[in-house]
Amino acid sequence: MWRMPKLADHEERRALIVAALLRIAASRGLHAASMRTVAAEAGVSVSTVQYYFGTKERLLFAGLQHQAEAVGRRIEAGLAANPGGSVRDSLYAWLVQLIPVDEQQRAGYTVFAAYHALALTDPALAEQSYTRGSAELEVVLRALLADAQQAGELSPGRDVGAEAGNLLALATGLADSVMADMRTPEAAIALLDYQLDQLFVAAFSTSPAAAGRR
Amino acid sequence: MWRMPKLADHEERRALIVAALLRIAASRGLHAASMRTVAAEAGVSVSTVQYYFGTKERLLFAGLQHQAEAVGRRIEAGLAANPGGSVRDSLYAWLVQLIPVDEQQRAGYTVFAAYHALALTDPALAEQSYTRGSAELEVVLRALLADAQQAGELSPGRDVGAEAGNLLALATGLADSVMADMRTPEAAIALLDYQLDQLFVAAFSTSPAAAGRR
DNA sequence: GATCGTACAGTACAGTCGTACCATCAAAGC
DNA sequence: GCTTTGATGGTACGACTGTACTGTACGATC
Repeated sequence: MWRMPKLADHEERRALIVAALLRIAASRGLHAASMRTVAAEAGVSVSTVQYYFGTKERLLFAGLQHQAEAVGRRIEAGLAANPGGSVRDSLYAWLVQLIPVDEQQRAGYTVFAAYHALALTDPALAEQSYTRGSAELEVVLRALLADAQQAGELSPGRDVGAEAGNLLALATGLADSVMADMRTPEAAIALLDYQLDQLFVAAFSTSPAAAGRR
Repeated sequence: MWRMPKLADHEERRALIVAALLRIAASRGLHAASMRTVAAEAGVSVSTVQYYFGTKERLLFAGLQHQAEAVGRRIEAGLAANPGGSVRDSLYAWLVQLIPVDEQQRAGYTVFAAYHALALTDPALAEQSYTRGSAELEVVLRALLADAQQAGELSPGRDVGAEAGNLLALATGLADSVMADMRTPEAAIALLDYQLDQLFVAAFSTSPAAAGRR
């Protein structure tokens, strides 16, 4: 079996179409994303979308995967941007990535909410969804908190497992409130900061960056 | 202008149809709720649905209103069921209502998530949605916490405004995690309880009920 | 008892949906 | 140069969508 003639970059074409799908889902809703509207948005024909994804279900699936990977990359970038800081700063950098601060992140969250709602009644989509991703996040969070506790940075009497779960749930809930225009992203981040203050002892002296944030 | 001949109870007929809509939305998704499927589920003709709601948009709107009122009643009932308890117990009774513990509450949350996702791209729906409702919840929460602080029940150095916002966001996030099957309702409630323990001083002695819960 | 408006059922229509099918054009391999 | 195959456009089909329209029982009013 020899090499297939490579006339088009499949990866690139698929990315082009998925990007069009996500643009439509973010602006007009996932229900407005039909084969025809996605094809038009991507500037290709419906047949091309069919060619690269076969069925609409697989297209939607690819869109969800793309979205999940984007969120994962964002979290990693947030962590990497703050390599030498304290545990508290790492946590802060982490959790802040979950709050939608600009229009792009809002768009991502909109798409995510649509998939989330869909997954609640579609078993096939629920399998994939973000359940596993969020569970992994919590494990990493717990490890970070355990480190901090061993270093004596945490307030006394704290359960790292419970705190990890609550921090993640808090960030999720705050992100929701920002999406619902209940508060500004800045207000949500301030609340996150406040909660971390309660969790860490002597938070005001950990780093100049943390102090400047308040 | 005299009385209209009242052959059918409009309120009852509308409730019948809305209930059918919500059943479909909870089991098969809001996207599966068409004029025809709703009519069939309600056991009436499409014309009847048209007669009582005119357009599908108004039907969906009525469904959202019904859902919002149901949540409001649930919260009120949770508060009323615990009249003589401490502030902490009231808070607990309050927030626990936001966690979906049975299949009915799960169904309600599923419908809510679908509307929530829809509202993010539909300005007309966003107007209504739960933004205002949640904001009201937060105001009541803050008042409760302010009472507790004046009575010296809160841990020192707490900002009641921030705590109110964070408690509501935490409950929302925990509810989400339960819906995503990340944890059981009982685990979510335990986390809520843990957070209240951190917030209130000497939580172990406030009431036998609070102690028994742990 | 004639009339009128309510409360439905049935149906028709224009549009959109996902998908299957066919044609075509260009590039790769012989 | 011919054949093969990847990549794409165009189109057609059956199902479904929301809604408008028509018909028609039945209870209330006169």
